[in-house]
Amino acid sequence: MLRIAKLTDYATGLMTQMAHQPERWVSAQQLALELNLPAPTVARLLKQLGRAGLVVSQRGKGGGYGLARPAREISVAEVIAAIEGPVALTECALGDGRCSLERDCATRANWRVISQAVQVALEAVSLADMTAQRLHAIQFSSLHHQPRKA
Amino acid sequence: MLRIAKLTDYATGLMTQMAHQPERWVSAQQLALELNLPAPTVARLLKQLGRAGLVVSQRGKGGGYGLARPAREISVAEVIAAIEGPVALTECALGDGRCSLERDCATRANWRVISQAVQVALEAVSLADMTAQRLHAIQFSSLHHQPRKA
DNA sequence: ACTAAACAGGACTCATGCGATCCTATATGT
DNA sequence: ACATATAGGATCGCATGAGTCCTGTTTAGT
Repeated sequence: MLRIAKLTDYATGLMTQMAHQPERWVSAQQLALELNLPAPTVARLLKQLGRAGLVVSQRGKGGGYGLARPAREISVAEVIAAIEGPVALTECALGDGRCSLERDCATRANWRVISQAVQVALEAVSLADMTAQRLHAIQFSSLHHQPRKA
Repeated sequence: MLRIAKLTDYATGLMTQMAHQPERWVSAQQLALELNLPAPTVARLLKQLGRAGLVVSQRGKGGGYGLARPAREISVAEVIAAIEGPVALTECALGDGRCSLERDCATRANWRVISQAVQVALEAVSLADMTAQRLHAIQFSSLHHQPRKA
Protein backbone atom coordinates (compact mmCIF):
# COMPACT_ATOMS: atom_id res chain seq x y z
CA MET A 1 0.00 0.00 0.00
CA LEU A 2 3.03 2.25 -0.04
CA ARG A 3 2.60 3.03 3.60
CA ILE A 4 4.96 4.28 6.24
CA ALA A 5 5.75 2.03 9.19
CA LYS A 6 3.38 2.18 12.13
CA LEU A 7 6.25 3.39 14.31
CA THR A 8 6.75 6.31 11.95
CA ASP A 9 3.10 7.16 12.28
CA TYR A 10 3.52 7.12 16.05
CA ALA A 11 6.56 9.37 15.77
CA THR A 12 4.73 12.01 13.78
CA GLY A 13 1.94 11.81 16.34
CA LEU A 14 4.42 12.42 19.14
CA MET A 15 6.00 15.34 17.33
CA THR A 16 2.62 16.86 16.52
CA GLN A 17 1.55 16.49 20.13
CA MET A 18 4.68 18.26 21.32
CA ALA A 19 4.03 20.99 18.80
CA HIS A 20 0.69 21.53 20.50
CA GLN A 21 2.20 21.99 23.95
CA PRO A 22 4.41 25.02 24.41
CA GLU A 23 5.59 23.78 27.83
CA ARG A 24 9.28 23.13 27.71
CA TRP A 25 9.51 19.53 28.87
CA VAL A 26 7.10 16.65 28.42
CA SER A 27 7.98 13.21 29.74
CA ALA A 28 7.80 10.10 27.57
CA GLN A 29 5.24 8.60 29.90
CA GLN A 30 3.07 11.68 29.68
CA LEU A 31 3.08 11.54 25.89
CA ALA A 32 2.26 7.83 25.97
CA LEU A 33 -0.77 8.56 28.09
CA GLU A 34 -1.94 11.44 25.95
CA LEU A 35 -1.73 9.50 22.70
CA ASN A 36 -2.76 6.15 24.13
CA LEU A 37 0.38 4.39 22.97
CA PRO A 38 2.56 1.76 24.68
CA ALA A 39 5.03 3.56 26.95
CA PRO A 40 8.18 1.54 26.13
CA THR A 41 7.62 2.11 22.43
CA VAL A 42 7.18 5.84 22.94
CA ALA A 43 10.39 5.96 24.94
CA ARG A 44 12.26 4.18 22.20
CA LEU A 45 10.94 6.47 19.50
CA LEU A 46 11.83 9.60 21.44
CA LYS A 47 15.37 8.35 21.84
CA GLN A 48 15.60 7.85 18.09
CA LEU A 49 14.18 11.28 17.43
CA GLY A 50 16.72 12.69 19.87
CA ARG A 51 19.62 11.05 18.08
CA ALA A 52 18.29 12.54 14.82
CA GLY A 53 18.34 15.97 16.40
CA LEU A 54 14.61 16.57 16.11
CA VAL A 55 13.95 16.68 19.84
CA VAL A 56 16.06 17.73 22.81
CA SER A 57 15.96 16.05 26.17
CA GLN A 58 16.45 16.91 29.80
CA ARG A 59 17.23 14.18 32.28
CA GLY A 60 16.29 13.92 35.90
CA LYS A 61 13.20 14.92 37.79
CA GLY A 62 11.06 17.40 35.93
CA GLY A 63 12.86 16.56 32.73
CA GLY A 64 11.48 15.21 29.48
CA TYR A 65 11.49 16.00 25.79
CA GLY A 66 10.84 19.04 23.67
CA LEU A 67 11.06 20.03 20.01
CA ALA A 68 14.58 20.98 19.02
CA ARG A 69 13.29 23.63 16.62
CA PRO A 70 10.07 25.56 16.04
CA ALA A 71 7.31 23.36 14.62
CA ARG A 72 7.30 25.47 11.49
CA GLU A 73 10.85 24.37 10.74
CA ILE A 74 10.40 20.63 11.12
CA SER A 75 9.03 18.76 8.12
CA VAL A 76 7.18 15.47 8.01
CA ALA A 77 9.96 14.26 5.73
CA GLU A 78 12.48 14.72 8.53
CA VAL A 79 10.44 12.70 10.97
CA ILE A 80 10.06 9.89 8.48
CA ALA A 81 13.77 9.95 7.72
CA ALA A 82 14.59 9.84 11.43
CA ILE A 83 12.68 6.60 11.90
CA GLU A 84 12.89 4.87 8.54
CA GLY A 85 15.96 6.36 6.94
CA PRO A 86 16.01 8.34 3.70
CA VAL A 87 13.11 8.07 1.25
CA ALA A 88 13.97 5.60 -1.49
CA LEU A 89 11.05 3.90 -3.13
CA THR A 90 13.18 1.10 -4.50
CA GLU A 91 16.22 -0.54 -3.03
CA CYS A 92 18.59 0.39 -5.79
CA ALA A 93 17.45 4.00 -5.63
CA LEU A 94 20.08 4.29 -2.93
CA GLY A 95 22.79 3.21 -5.28
CA ASP A 96 24.10 0.26 -3.30
CA GLY A 97 24.46 -1.69 -6.48
CA ARG A 98 22.85 -4.74 -4.90
CA CYS A 99 20.30 -4.68 -7.69
CA SER A 100 19.54 -7.90 -9.51
CA LEU A 101 18.42 -6.20 -12.67
CA GLU A 102 21.45 -4.07 -13.33
CA ARG A 103 20.68 -4.50 -17.00
CA ASP A 104 18.54 -1.52 -17.82
CA CYS A 105 19.18 0.94 -15.06
CA ALA A 106 17.75 3.95 -16.71
CA THR A 107 14.93 2.54 -14.62
CA ARG A 108 17.04 3.06 -11.53
CA ALA A 109 17.74 6.64 -12.39
CA ASN A 110 14.06 7.24 -13.00
CA TRP A 111 13.10 5.75 -9.67
CA ARG A 112 15.49 8.13 -8.02
CA VAL A 113 13.71 11.05 -9.63
CA ILE A 114 10.36 9.73 -8.51
CA SER A 115 11.61 9.22 -4.97
CA GLN A 116 12.82 12.77 -4.91
CA ALA A 117 9.43 14.02 -6.00
CA VAL A 118 7.85 12.18 -3.10
CA GLN A 119 10.51 13.57 -0.82
CA VAL A 120 9.66 17.10 -1.93
CA ALA A 121 5.99 16.49 -1.26
CA LEU A 122 6.80 15.38 2.27
CA GLU A 123 9.18 18.26 2.85
CA ALA A 124 6.41 20.67 1.99
CA VAL A 125 4.50 19.78 5.14
CA SER A 126 5.70 20.99 8.53
CA LEU A 127 4.59 19.99 12.01
CA ALA A 128 2.92 23.36 12.26
CA ASP A 129 0.87 22.42 9.22
CA MET A 130 -0.16 19.21 10.92
CA THR A 131 -1.45 21.08 13.93
CA ALA A 132 -3.08 23.75 11.83
CA GLN A 133 -6.06 21.56 11.08
CA ARG A 134 -6.53 23.14 7.71
CA LEU A 135 -4.11 21.45 5.36
CA HIS A 136 -5.85 21.72 2.03
CA ALA A 137 -3.70 20.63 -0.83
CA ILE A 138 0.04 20.55 -0.84
CA GLN A 139 1.56 23.54 -2.54
CA PHE A 140 4.25 22.54 -4.94
CA SER A 141 5.18 26.12 -5.60
CA SER A 142 8.09 25.72 -3.23
CA LEU A 143 9.61 23.02 -5.38
CA HIS A 144 13.35 23.05 -5.75
CA HIS A 145 13.02 22.95 -9.52
CA GLN A 146 16.49 21.94 -10.57
CA PRO A 147 16.00 20.40 -14.00
CA ARG A 148 19.66 19.73 -14.58
CA LYS A 149 20.09 20.25 -18.28
CA ALA A 150 22.33 17.24 -18.87
CA MET B 1 12.64 3.78 4.20
CA LEU B 2 9.25 4.43 2.68
CA ARG B 3 9.90 1.96 -0.05
CA ILE B 4 7.63 0.00 -2.32
CA ALA B 5 7.57 -3.79 -2.04
CA LYS B 6 10.12 -5.68 -4.04
CA LEU B 7 7.33 -7.36 -5.98
CA THR B 8 6.07 -3.95 -7.01
CA ASP B 9 9.50 -3.08 -8.26
CA TYR B 10 9.49 -6.29 -10.28
CA ALA B 11 6.09 -5.41 -11.68
CA THR B 12 7.20 -2.02 -12.93
CA GLY B 13 10.21 -3.72 -14.45
CA LEU B 14 7.97 -6.14 -16.27
CA MET B 15 5.72 -3.39 -17.53
CA THR B 16 8.64 -1.28 -18.65
CA GLN B 17 10.13 -4.24 -20.44
CA MET B 18 6.87 -4.88 -22.28
CA ALA B 19 6.76 -1.21 -23.21
CA HIS B 20 10.09 -1.71 -24.91
CA GLN B 21 8.88 -4.58 -27.06
CA PRO B 22 6.22 -3.76 -29.61
CA GLU B 23 5.64 -7.45 -30.37
CA ARG B 24 2.13 -8.38 -29.41
CA TRP B 25 2.70 -11.32 -27.05
CA VAL B 26 5.54 -12.03 -24.66
CA SER B 27 5.48 -15.11 -22.46
CA ALA B 28 5.99 -14.94 -18.71
CA GLN B 29 9.01 -17.18 -18.97
CA GLN B 30 10.55 -14.97 -21.63
CA LEU B 31 10.16 -11.92 -19.40
CA ALA B 32 11.63 -13.81 -16.45
CA LEU B 33 14.69 -14.60 -18.54
CA GLU B 34 15.08 -11.08 -19.83
CA LEU B 35 14.88 -9.49 -16.41
CA ASN B 36 16.64 -12.28 -14.54
CA LEU B 37 13.79 -12.84 -12.13
CA PRO B 38 12.32 -16.07 -10.70
CA ALA B 39 9.82 -17.44 -13.21
CA PRO B 40 7.02 -18.43 -10.81
CA THR B 41 7.06 -14.97 -9.30
CA VAL B 42 6.88 -13.32 -12.68
CA ALA B 43 3.92 -15.51 -13.60
CA ARG B 44 2.11 -14.56 -10.42
CA LEU B 45 2.73 -10.85 -10.95
CA LEU B 46 1.48 -10.94 -14.52
CA LYS B 47 -1.72 -12.60 -13.38
CA GLN B 48 -2.23 -9.84 -10.86
CA LEU B 49 -1.55 -7.18 -13.46
CA GLY B 50 -4.03 -8.92 -15.73
CA ARG B 51 -6.75 -8.85 -13.12
CA ALA B 52 -6.07 -5.14 -12.63
CA GLY B 53 -6.58 -4.61 -16.36
CA LEU B 54 -3.07 -3.35 -17.04
CA VAL B 55 -2.05 -6.24 -19.27
CA VAL B 56 -4.00 -8.52 -21.59
CA SER B 57 -3.23 -12.17 -22.09
CA GLN B 58 -3.47 -14.82 -24.73
CA ARG B 59 -3.42 -18.48 -23.77
CA GLY B 60 -2.06 -21.39 -25.67
CA LYS B 61 0.91 -21.78 -27.94
CA GLY B 62 2.32 -18.51 -29.17
CA GLY B 63 0.40 -16.71 -26.45
CA GLY B 64 1.67 -14.51 -23.67
CA TYR B 65 1.11 -11.04 -22.25
CA GLY B 66 0.96 -7.54 -23.64
CA LEU B 67 0.18 -4.05 -22.41
CA ALA B 68 -3.55 -3.37 -22.30
CA ARG B 69 -3.01 0.26 -23.26
CA PRO B 70 -0.27 2.38 -24.84
CA ALA B 71 2.66 2.88 -22.49
CA ARG B 72 1.96 6.59 -22.50
CA GLU B 73 -1.39 5.95 -20.82
CA ILE B 74 -0.23 3.73 -17.99
CA SER B 75 1.15 5.45 -14.93
CA VAL B 76 3.54 4.13 -12.33
CA ALA B 77 0.81 4.83 -9.78
CA GLU B 78 -1.45 2.30 -11.49
CA VAL B 79 1.18 -0.40 -11.38
CA ILE B 80 1.82 0.22 -7.70
CA ALA B 81 -1.90 0.17 -6.97
CA ALA B 82 -2.31 -3.09 -8.87
CA ILE B 83 0.21 -4.86 -6.65
CA GLU B 84 0.00 -3.06 -3.32
CA GLY B 85 -3.43 -1.52 -3.36
CA PRO B 86 -4.18 2.20 -3.14
CA VAL B 87 -1.56 4.60 -1.85
CA ALA B 88 -2.22 5.35 1.81
CA LEU B 89 0.81 6.36 3.81
CA THR B 90 -0.86 5.56 7.11
CA GLU B 91 -3.38 2.91 7.95
CA CYS B 92 -6.12 5.25 9.00
CA ALA B 93 -5.69 7.28 5.83
CA LEU B 94 -8.04 4.73 4.34
CA GLY B 95 -10.72 5.53 6.84
CA ASP B 96 -11.19 2.08 8.26
CA GLY B 97 -11.53 3.56 11.69
CA ARG B 98 -9.22 0.94 13.11
CA CYS B 99 -6.99 3.74 14.39
CA SER B 100 -5.86 3.66 17.99
CA LEU B 101 -5.40 7.40 18.21
CA GLU B 102 -8.82 8.51 17.13
CA ARG B 103 -8.37 11.42 19.51
CA ASP B 104 -6.92 14.09 17.29
CA CYS B 105 -7.74 13.02 13.80
CA ALA B 106 -7.11 16.25 12.09
CA THR B 107 -3.89 14.32 11.78
CA ARG B 108 -5.70 11.66 9.84
CA ALA B 109 -7.17 14.17 7.44
CA ASN B 110 -3.76 15.68 6.92
CA TRP B 111 -2.20 12.33 6.17
CA ARG B 112 -4.83 11.78 3.54
CA VAL B 113 -3.81 15.02 1.87
CA ILE B 114 -0.16 14.03 1.98
CA SER B 115 -0.94 10.62 0.55
CA GLN B 116 -2.79 12.23 -2.29
CA ALA B 117 0.17 14.44 -3.06
CA VAL B 118 2.37 11.38 -3.31
CA GLN B 119 -0.26 9.74 -5.47
CA VAL B 120 -0.21 12.70 -7.85
CA ALA B 121 3.55 12.52 -8.09
CA LEU B 122 3.33 8.87 -9.07
CA GLU B 123 0.53 9.49 -11.56
CA ALA B 124 2.70 12.02 -13.31
CA VAL B 125 5.07 9.30 -14.52
CA SER B 126 4.04 6.93 -17.31
CA LEU B 127 5.67 3.76 -18.52
CA ALA B 128 6.70 5.67 -21.59
CA ASP B 129 8.56 8.06 -19.31
CA MET B 130 10.34 5.13 -17.71
CA THR B 131 11.57 3.92 -21.07
CA ALA B 132 12.41 7.40 -22.25
CA GLN B 133 15.68 7.39 -20.32
CA ARG B 134 15.50 11.12 -19.75
CA LEU B 135 13.15 11.69 -16.85
CA HIS B 136 14.40 14.97 -15.43
CA ALA B 137 12.20 16.32 -12.69
CA ILE B 138 8.57 15.55 -12.23
CA GLN B 139 6.29 18.27 -13.45
CA PHE B 140 3.58 19.09 -10.97
CA SER B 141 1.79 21.37 -13.39
CA SER B 142 -0.86 18.71 -13.90
CA LEU B 143 -1.93 18.81 -10.28
CA HIS B 144 -5.59 18.29 -9.59
CA HIS B 145 -5.75 21.31 -7.33
CA GLN B 146 -9.02 20.75 -5.53
CA PRO B 147 -8.77 22.71 -2.31
CA ARG B 148 -12.22 21.83 -1.05
CA LYS B 149 -13.35 24.83 0.88
CA ALA B 150 -14.98 22.93 3.74
C1' DA C 1 24.18 12.69 50.86
C1' DC C 2 20.24 10.20 49.55
C1' DT C 3 16.32 9.13 46.81
C1' DA C 4 13.13 9.30 43.14
C1' DA C 5 12.24 10.63 38.48
C1' DA C 6 13.44 10.58 33.96
C1' DC C 7 16.43 9.68 29.85
C1' DA C 8 20.23 6.44 27.29
C1' DG C 9 21.38 2.26 25.16
C1' DG C 10 21.11 -2.19 23.99
C1' DA C 11 19.36 -7.18 23.85
C1' DC C 12 15.63 -10.08 23.25
C1' DT C 13 11.10 -12.01 21.78
C1' DC C 14 7.10 -12.43 18.90
C1' DA C 15 4.01 -11.88 15.06
C1' DT C 16 2.85 -10.12 10.67
C1' DG C 17 3.29 -10.17 5.89
C1' DC C 18 6.37 -10.41 1.95
C1' DG C 19 8.41 -13.31 -1.26
C1' DA C 20 8.81 -17.62 -3.50
C1' DT C 21 7.18 -22.15 -4.91
C1' DC C 22 4.04 -25.77 -6.41
C1' DC C 23 -0.17 -28.00 -8.06
C1' DT C 24 -4.17 -28.39 -10.83
C1' DA C 25 -7.30 -26.62 -14.34
C1' DT C 26 -8.17 -24.36 -18.78
C1' DA C 27 -7.35 -22.54 -23.35
C1' DT C 28 -5.07 -22.65 -27.99
C1' DG C 29 -2.16 -23.49 -32.05
C1' DT C 30 0.16 -27.35 -34.71
C1' DA D 1 -3.95 -35.47 -29.49
C1' DC D 2 -0.17 -32.91 -27.74
C1' DA D 3 2.78 -29.24 -26.44
C1' DT D 4 2.64 -24.62 -24.81
C1' DA D 5 0.70 -20.97 -22.31
C1' DT D 6 -2.06 -18.63 -18.81
C1' DA D 7 -5.62 -18.88 -14.46
C1' DG D 8 -6.25 -19.62 -9.80
C1' DG D 9 -5.41 -21.19 -5.41
C1' DA D 10 -2.76 -23.25 -1.38
C1' DT D 11 1.37 -23.51 1.05
C1' DC D 12 5.86 -22.51 3.23
C1' DG D 13 9.92 -20.02 5.08
C1' DC D 14 11.96 -16.06 6.52
C1' DA D 15 13.05 -11.12 6.97
C1' DT D 16 11.59 -7.28 9.41
C1' DG D 17 8.54 -4.53 11.98
C1' DA D 18 6.74 -3.99 16.62
C1' DG D 19 6.86 -4.46 21.38
C1' DT D 20 9.18 -5.46 25.86
C1' DC D 21 12.71 -5.55 29.32
C1' DC D 22 17.04 -4.75 31.73
C1' DT D 23 20.84 -2.01 33.19
C1' DG D 24 23.08 2.26 33.41
C1' DT D 25 23.42 7.50 33.95
C1' DT D 26 21.86 12.05 34.96
C1' DT D 27 19.30 15.47 37.67
C1' DA D 28 15.99 17.75 41.07
C1' DG D 29 14.42 17.88 45.52
C1' DT D 30 14.65 16.89 50.48
